[in-house]
Amino acid sequence: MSKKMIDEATASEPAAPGESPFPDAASAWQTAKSIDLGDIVGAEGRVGRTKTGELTLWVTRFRLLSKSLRPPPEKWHGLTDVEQRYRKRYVDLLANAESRRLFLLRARIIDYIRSVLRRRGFIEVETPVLQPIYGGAAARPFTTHHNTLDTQLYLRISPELYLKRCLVGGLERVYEFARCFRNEGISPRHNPEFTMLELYQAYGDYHDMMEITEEIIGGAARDVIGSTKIKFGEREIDYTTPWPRRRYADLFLEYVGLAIDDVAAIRERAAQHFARKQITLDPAKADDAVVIGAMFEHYVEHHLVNPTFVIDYPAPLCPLTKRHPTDPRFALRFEVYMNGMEMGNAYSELNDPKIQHETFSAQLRGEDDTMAVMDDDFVEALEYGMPPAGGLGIGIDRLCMLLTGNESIREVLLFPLQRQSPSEVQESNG
RNA sequence: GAGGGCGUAGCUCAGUCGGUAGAGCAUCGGCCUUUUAAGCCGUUGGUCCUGGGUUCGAGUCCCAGCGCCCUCACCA
Repeated sequence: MSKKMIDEATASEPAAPGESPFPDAASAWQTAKSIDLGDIVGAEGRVGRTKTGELTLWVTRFRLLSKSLRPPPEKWHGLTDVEQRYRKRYVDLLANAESRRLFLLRARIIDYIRSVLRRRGFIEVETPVLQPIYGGAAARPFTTHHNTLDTQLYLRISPELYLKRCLVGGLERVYEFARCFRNEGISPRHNPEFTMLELYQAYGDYHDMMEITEEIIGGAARDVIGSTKIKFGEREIDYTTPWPRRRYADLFLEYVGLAIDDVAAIRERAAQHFARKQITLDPAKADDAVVIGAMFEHYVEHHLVNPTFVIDYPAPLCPLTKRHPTDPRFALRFEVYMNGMEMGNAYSELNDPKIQHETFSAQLRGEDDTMAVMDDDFVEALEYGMPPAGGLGIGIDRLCMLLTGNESIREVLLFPLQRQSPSEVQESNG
């Protein structure tokens, strides 16, 4: 009955058996027998050993603190049904020590990141989740409505444009663990709501962001998980820093086999390959950069298993990024990939209001969603003068997946979104 | 959204060729009196995901729906 307490009790000096709070043995056992598995009890007594040598608690005072009305899952197998583990996470946590350990690790990873940023002089801020204009990423938003203001609002797809407003205001090193919402498909790597760390450093650039990325992720592997080599599925990923910096165009040439400026050949190749796959993009109707981006995603990304910085993206794909000073076809942006998955995204931030106004106005053909939704107030903010800055975003859920070896994002979310079960539908309609 | 797999007791799972719904653990009742999931004996427990169909007869076969998982697409 009190196994849990005994497990967690700190062993002290052994006590002699035989001390009892109960008038007689019969009433003691009667009380003990009324306790069910799952009840929470408080007990005091001496830690000791039984005659067979097992650690035990010789109880002198005993009280029922909470009654369990439902039987817990079987002790040996625990709760293994995936759907039940997600829907009834409290039962999963109760029954499976591994599940509790995982969320403890997640908390430690986040603590670790905060400690890195605190050491570097960043302050944590909170910016709006409800936004009148959504931006900072290319995704479909959730739409909602405020009754009193009678206005349409969006759940943020990114905190970027607000964090940069903080830079304008002189908060020179800011970060936010931003819950973001994207009205897109659900997959083992995508949940409609997810947590993104975004940070901005005035007078920094994307090279500084690479250093911070290495410190955050490489350091979390080393200090929280305890190793810079971590298994993920069949693979082992090596987080030892520094990580390679590879130019986008070079990787494109290496894995697609075509020079990035050979647009005619790329379009021909894209037409062949996308026709056979179930890809919605029609290369004939898309801008060059969109076709190149799609080819990169399908032919390069999955090769990037160990942490790799992909640097210098085609400029049209980067409406919020500074152009390369010597070659304006490219932007000072990197994405960091691990296990073929995008884990982070960073720029030397565009701070020229005129260029920002232009990139907001330019609509790329072939993209379902655009990063470039005109935000006049943001442009006005830039007109006050935003310091040159490096900005970085890291997908916290995905980072937790990789560091803890979980292949589904739902495993690292306490309460992943599930469709309403039939009983829930009945209740909410009734 | 498309394709594939799965759904049986509170939990973990069997269920043959279509022929009375099963086990272990949990519950409950005894016995025992200190266990590293599980002491012994006994007992209870079912919308076989839902709804149709085929059949003398469906957990099993067929159709539709719901939910979960995987792959693909949008996306990070």
